[in-house]
Amino acid sequence: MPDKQFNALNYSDPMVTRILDAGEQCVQRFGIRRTSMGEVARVGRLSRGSIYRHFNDKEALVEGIFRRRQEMFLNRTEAQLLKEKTLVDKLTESVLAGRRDMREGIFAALAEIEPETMAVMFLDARFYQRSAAFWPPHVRMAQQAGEISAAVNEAVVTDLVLRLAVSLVMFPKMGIELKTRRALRDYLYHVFHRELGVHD
Amino acid sequence: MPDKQFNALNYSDPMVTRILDAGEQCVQRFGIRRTSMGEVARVGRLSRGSIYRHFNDKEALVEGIFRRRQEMFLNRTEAQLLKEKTLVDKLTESVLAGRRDMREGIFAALAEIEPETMAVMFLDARFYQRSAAFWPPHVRMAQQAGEISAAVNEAVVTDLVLRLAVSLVMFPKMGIELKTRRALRDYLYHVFHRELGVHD
DNA sequence: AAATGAACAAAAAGTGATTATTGTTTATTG
DNA sequence: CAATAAACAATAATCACTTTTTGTTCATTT
Repeated sequence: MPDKQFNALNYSDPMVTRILDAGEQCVQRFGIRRTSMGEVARVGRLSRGSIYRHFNDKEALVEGIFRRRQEMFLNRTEAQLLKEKTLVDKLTESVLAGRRDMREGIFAALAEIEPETMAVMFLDARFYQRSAAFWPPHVRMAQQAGEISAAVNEAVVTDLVLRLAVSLVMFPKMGIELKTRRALRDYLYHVFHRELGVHD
Repeated sequence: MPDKQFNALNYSDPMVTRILDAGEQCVQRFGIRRTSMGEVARVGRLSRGSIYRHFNDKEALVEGIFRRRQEMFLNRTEAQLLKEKTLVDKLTESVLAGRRDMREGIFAALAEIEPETMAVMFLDARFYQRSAAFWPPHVRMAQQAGEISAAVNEAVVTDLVLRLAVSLVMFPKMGIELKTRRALRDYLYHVFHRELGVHD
């Protein structure tokens, strides 16, 4: 069997994308539980054996489907963020984009069909850690632009941004209601640009 | 039937606490699914009818069990926080206490037996909103003590504190590893007491 | 080389009859 | 009164059984 390294998805291989396309279509329509490898093969007009050549098992296929979705989300968001000038604006738009993704497509469908599956996935830190590499460049840019203090620890800001993004997508309301773009931006501006505590 | 107002748990009624005690014992041992009202009655040495007098249905009983646990947690934490001087220290200890609660008792047991149930519960914003009333007094204290700027919006700080608490309990590692008390405190100090962004 | 299709045992999911549990009611007890 | 115990239909869980699916192998095809 070909030595597959951990989770390396080769999107340039047309067979891989065909499998992922078919798989995503099935999962979105019927949910993970009700999707069989045979069904995926049938929808993708390929053999069951081919799927198993590229994905060790059903779990790997499902993970591949979500991994690709997430990467597509990050790429799409990355493009959108180029238009935003400040870190606060970038974070605002990311949260709005994240919420949009949760309302439509495969996430919304699964949340309706198999809420437990979605819940377990969203509580898995690995799901978010994949996007940990996304923010540091933007944090650095903000520091170079003088928006974020250059003295502050980049890793800390990155972690904070990631935590806020996740929290704000999952919970539009926690202490206060942060549903509109306006409320969201004001909140984030407050957190990043108002002196919260007294300095040393 | 007695006019039960929404979710008002009367802990001074010994029958209520007996039901909750028995219920919690059962849920911790067997999980929610495998716990029957008859079993709770047997463990608590009372009649099934008595349970239904105090709780509309099984769901209400389960919610009551977790509500009481949460209130006990908040009371216990509140007492502990009186010893802490700063908001950062309070938040640090709250997170550590929260993580402890997740590792032992009914939460740890359920996470093992019925992870989907736990996941769904933890993704319900209502679960956290109950503790929204917990933080404002501490935020105000910190403002009066000069730790947090008096100019800053109290509701925003409360929301931020709540989001950070939830996020840090759920995900000890997101961007960076925040597992030790030391790392946690340094991180929170950074967030609250280092100038993140440039002010207006 | 990679994809296919068929074959296979082991595991998982579906099925339908049986049993247990739920939520409600009612008469009885302390 | 509040708690109890028994009775009840409706719902949900369980069990033994059948069918499907999984993951693997291998000879054949493209």
